[in-house]
Amino acid sequence: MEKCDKKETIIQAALELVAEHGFHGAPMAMIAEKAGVGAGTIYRYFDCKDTLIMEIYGIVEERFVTALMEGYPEKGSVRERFLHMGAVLVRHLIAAPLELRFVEQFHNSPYGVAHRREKLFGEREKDIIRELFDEAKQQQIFKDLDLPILFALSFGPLVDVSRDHILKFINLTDQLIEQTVGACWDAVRR
Amino acid sequence: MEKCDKKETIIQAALELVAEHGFHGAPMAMIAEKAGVGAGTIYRYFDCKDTLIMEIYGIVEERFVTALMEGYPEKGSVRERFLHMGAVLVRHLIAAPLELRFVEQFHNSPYGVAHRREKLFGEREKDIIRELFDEAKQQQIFKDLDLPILFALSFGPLVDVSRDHILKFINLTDQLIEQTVGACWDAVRR
Amino acid sequence: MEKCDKKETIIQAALELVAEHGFHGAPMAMIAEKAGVGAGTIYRYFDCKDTLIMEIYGIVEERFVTALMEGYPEKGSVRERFLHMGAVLVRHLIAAPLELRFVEQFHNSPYGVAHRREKLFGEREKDIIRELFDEAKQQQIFKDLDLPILFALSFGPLVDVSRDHILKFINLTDQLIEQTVGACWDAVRR
Amino acid sequence: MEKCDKKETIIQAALELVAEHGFHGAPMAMIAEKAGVGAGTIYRYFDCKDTLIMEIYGIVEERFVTALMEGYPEKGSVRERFLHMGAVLVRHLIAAPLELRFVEQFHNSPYGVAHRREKLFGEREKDIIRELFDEAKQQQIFKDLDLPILFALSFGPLVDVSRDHILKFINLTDQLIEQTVGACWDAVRR
DNA sequence: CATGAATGAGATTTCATTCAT
DNA sequence: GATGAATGAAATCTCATTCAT
Repeated sequence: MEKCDKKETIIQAALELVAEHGFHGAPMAMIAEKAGVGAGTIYRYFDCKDTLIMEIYGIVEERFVTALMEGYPEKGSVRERFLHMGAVLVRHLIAAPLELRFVEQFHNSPYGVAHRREKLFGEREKDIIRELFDEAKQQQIFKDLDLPILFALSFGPLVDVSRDHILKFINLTDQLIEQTVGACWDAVRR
Repeated sequence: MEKCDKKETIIQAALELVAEHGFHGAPMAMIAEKAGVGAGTIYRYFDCKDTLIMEIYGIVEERFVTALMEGYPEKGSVRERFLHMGAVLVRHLIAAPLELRFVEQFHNSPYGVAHRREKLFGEREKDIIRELFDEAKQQQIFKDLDLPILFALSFGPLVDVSRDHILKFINLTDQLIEQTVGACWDAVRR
Repeated sequence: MEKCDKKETIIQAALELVAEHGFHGAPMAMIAEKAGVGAGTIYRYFDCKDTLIMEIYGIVEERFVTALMEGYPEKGSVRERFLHMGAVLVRHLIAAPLELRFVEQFHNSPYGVAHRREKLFGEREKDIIRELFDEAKQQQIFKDLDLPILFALSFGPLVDVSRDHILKFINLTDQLIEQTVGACWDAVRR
Repeated sequence: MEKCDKKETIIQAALELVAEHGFHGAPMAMIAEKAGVGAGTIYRYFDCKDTLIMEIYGIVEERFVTALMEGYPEKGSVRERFLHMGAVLVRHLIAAPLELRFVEQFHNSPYGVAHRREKLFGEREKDIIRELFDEAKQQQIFKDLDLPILFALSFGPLVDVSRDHILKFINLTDQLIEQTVGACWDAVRR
């Protein structure tokens, strides 16, 4: 097993355990066992548990962005791009229930807040979502609301319905997904 | 200090600590210290930590329902009632930031999910929100979507923006609140 | 309820709880509840838990001696008195299973040993059992063994079989009791 | 120090503390300190305190059986074997005072009773003692009494005198031991 | 590099005892 | 006298982290 593989294994084990049992239910020893490595080995790859969690979050987020980019209609209208992004988001969350659960755990931890703050106001390179929203505001397609509010209107419901689907409270079909994303569009569009 | 006061004090201390530092950051000893009581005293009022958390959730939920009812225009149109409820919700969440943070912690715990499941499908007396939504669906004012999806479109964003306000990512004025709730209305209405 | 009654009630409650659940399973609060008194009340009658236990032991022992004296054939032969005493002992232990269990708990506690030491060598007035055994040794009816050994041969088995009866490992009939006591007589007699 | 040594050390420390101060007087922290290990280390070897106690009991019992077998005259008469077994029993108990005290503590705990029940009625392979007693009953050498009663007559006194010796109430010489075991023989033989 | 036994601080919970009412 | 709420020391057990092998 190569070095990279070992790190991957640890991350996957931690992701699953945190998603399934929460932070409480994912002690380092259990992560190590599930990953099939020694407990001390984890510390060769991560400074401490917090670092491990943070890094997993980063990876999950990246996979997430990658997913969003697949088939992204860069030349399409704002509406086309919005609908595409929303549908892809829901499909990704549903396809990766562990990652959704993990992200929710993460957001309610102290560093979750810090991370969100940095994301909203930090000096990060503009990502594709920001670009779309900025453009939509500039062209007065979107309502004149702060970015966080527009984000909330767009993605808040999508995350919620994805979780409800995973928990089997509802059953999201493709049609239902489109209708829901359409409703979000109604919320933000002028 | 009276008996009732002491229980209240404990609840308040736990609420604050959980809201601020998460479940991890609220050990019983710290709750006791913050409440100014002995560690064992908590166990006169609550069987165990879980019970304490659950009871606090119940109280917070109740306060919440009470707040929603204040000035509720029972005779108003569906739209009027929806807008009122949304605005009141946001104002309440903003006015009780600790409770919002607490509820978010709670929802991502094992009993949080169980609680949500019971609420959606359980035989609880129909609450006022369900009534409003059922009526709106029946009259074909709302889109023809499952109840959980309509809930998500209505309240998901409101909770999100409230949190962003508390974290000072945005500053919600009365006007902004109304605009945001209006956007949610756009999302659910046919 | 009179003062004396209250003390009695406490003692009975403690006796039952200790017998049934051991010292571990008999906290003061539980004793108080079972006795129907306040937790603090116990301390009006007993200095501390140890004192309570000791006093109960004294009472049980006394009841026990009283039982031994019932129908005691003072004028009978050593053998007659021995057999009577043994049979009465077993019947008493069987009739008062709580007391037997209590005594066994007691004997394995630190003060149990101290108590036994004092009993064997202390300056206590000679009790009826000592008298019988001393007489039997003097008349060379018993084997020439130390008193503790003769005690062990006489009563050790009787306590054991009584416990086995209580635990339903065996079923002691009158005949069986007599046979067993007879066997103990065979052990000690010359 | 090797792995095996560490477990041994913990067992020895627990054995001594329980024997000396009872279950009450042997908290895990004290056991750890006496064993010279960290408090958490104990839990690498034993699931919980109960497991630790049970395992110690098993070890003590095994040593005990081993001791009984030393020099056992398999070809001897029932009487020879009985006398040998009794004497060896007493010598072993005296030589291992901690183990005797421990066993007595154990027997008066909830699992102690369960263990005894299983031993008397369970489907365990017949041990050497059962064999001897069954043979003696079949050949009508022993009185016609239930097995538990014969056990009580045989071993009850021996355990008692051993404890008295350890507590220095008496001083058991070889001759005294033989006489006492002889008295037990008188009790059970027809 | 990898391991996993060892650690000990810290978490939850219990309970003998006190003391204001 | 009687009460029982309050206490806090102490018990059991967990787990992030280290370090000798």
